[in-house]
Amino acid sequence: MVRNSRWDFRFLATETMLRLTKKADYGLMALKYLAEQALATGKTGAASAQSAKDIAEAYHIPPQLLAKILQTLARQGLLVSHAGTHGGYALARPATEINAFEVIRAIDGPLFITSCITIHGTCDLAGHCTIKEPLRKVNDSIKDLLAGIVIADLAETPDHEPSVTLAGGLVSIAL
Amino acid sequence: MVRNSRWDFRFLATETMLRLTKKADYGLMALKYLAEQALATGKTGAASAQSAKDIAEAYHIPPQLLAKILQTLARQGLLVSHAGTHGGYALARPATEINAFEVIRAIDGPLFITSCITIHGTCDLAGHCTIKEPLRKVNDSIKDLLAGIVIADLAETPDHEPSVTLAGGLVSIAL
DNA sequence: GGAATTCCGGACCATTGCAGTCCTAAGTGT
DNA sequence: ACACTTAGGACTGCAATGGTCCGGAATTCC
Ligand code: SF4
Ligand code: SF4
Repeated sequence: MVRNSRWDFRFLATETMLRLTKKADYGLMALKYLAEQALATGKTGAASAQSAKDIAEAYHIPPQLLAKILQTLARQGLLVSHAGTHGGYALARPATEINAFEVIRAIDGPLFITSCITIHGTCDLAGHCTIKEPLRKVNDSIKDLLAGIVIADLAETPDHEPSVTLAGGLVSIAL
Repeated sequence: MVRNSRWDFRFLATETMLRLTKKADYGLMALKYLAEQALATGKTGAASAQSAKDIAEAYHIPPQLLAKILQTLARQGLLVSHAGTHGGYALARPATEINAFEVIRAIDGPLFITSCITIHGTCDLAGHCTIKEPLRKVNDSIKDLLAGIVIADLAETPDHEPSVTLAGGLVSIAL
C-alpha cells in the first residue's frame, strides 16, 4: 500500500510521537565522539579519555547538561570515568559492543511505547485494554531494531566514509 | 572506578523514551473497536457507526477526550462521521488498509525520534551534529515497522484467535 | 416544528517531564 | 598547594500531555 499521495505537512508543527529525548540524543553523540577519538588516537579503553567539557565544546551542547549525562552513562557502566587533570571519559567497551538501546535506556530509563509495559501499575485501564499485547510486540521490535545498532555504526572512519554498513538489525514483526 | 554494578531500578519509574502518547493509544483502541464492530455486524463502511460515547464506555476511557481524538481522526480522513440520533463514527477504509503509522501521525502529528527531523529549524546545533543522518535511518525504520501494521492485525476475529499473523513488515536497517 | 442525539471546535486548566543551570563536594595529577 | 575534572543534588522555566467544559451545528425521530 504505502499510499499517502498527498503529505501536506504544512501546518503540522506539533512534533511529538515516539520522541527520543535530547539527553539520549546528546548521549549518543558523545559516545560517537569517544569512539572516534579512541580510533583516531589508537589508544584503547581508558587511555584516551576526553573531558566532558571537550565533548561539549566539540558539538556546542550545554556543558553542564552533557556532564550529567556522561555521569549517568558512567554510572551505568557504559563509560569509565577518571577525574583529575587529564581525566575524562572513555568507552568502557569497544565501540562495536555498545548498542543504541543500552545507551537510551541508561539515560532515559527503561520503558518504551505505552505506559503499561514497564511498570504494571501505570495505566489503570490495563484490564479492558485489548491493544496492549500487540503493542508490546511492536515495542519489542523497536527495541531489537535499536539494539542492533552499535555506536561503531555511527562513527565515521576518518577518511574512508563508505565502509561500515554493518547492516545492523533485521527485524521482522509478526503479531 | 567503574562503579555501579548495582542496577538499582527501584525508583526508576520515570518512564520516557520513545513513548507513544496516550491519545494515540486510545485512538488505536477505538479503531480496533470499530474494525471489530464492522466485522461483527457484517455491515460495511458508514453503515455500522458507533458513537464516541459507546466506544469510550466499552474501554473505560474519558469520553470527552476520546471524542476529540475521534474528531481529529475523522478530520484526517481515517474515519467518517455522522451526526444525529444513530450517528457515530466508522472506518473510512477497510481495516486492512489503515496502518498504525497513519493513525499515530494523524493524532500526534508527524515527527519522530529527534527534534531535527521534522522541522528543520528546531535543533540549533543541526550543523555540528554528526549523528543526525544515522538517526534518520532509524527513524525511517521505525516508521516502516509501524506502517506495516494494519489495524486488522489488532482486531481479534471473534472466536478464532490464531488466524491473522499477517507478518506485518520486514524491516532491515543498514546505516 | 421540536426534541433528543451526536458530532464539531475552541478555550481552558492541572500535572508532569524535559532541558538546562548552579553550587558544593570529592578525586587526581603536577 | 593548586588546578582540573568528575559526582551529585537542588532548583527553575517551559512546553507538552492528559483531561475538562461549553456553546454551536448537523441529523434524525416524533
Ligand atoms: S494498557 Fe492499553 S491503554 Fe493502557 S497504556 Fe497499555 S496499551 Fe495503552
Ligand atoms: S540535529 Fe543532532 S542533536 Fe539536534 S535533534 Fe537532530 S540528531 Fe539530535
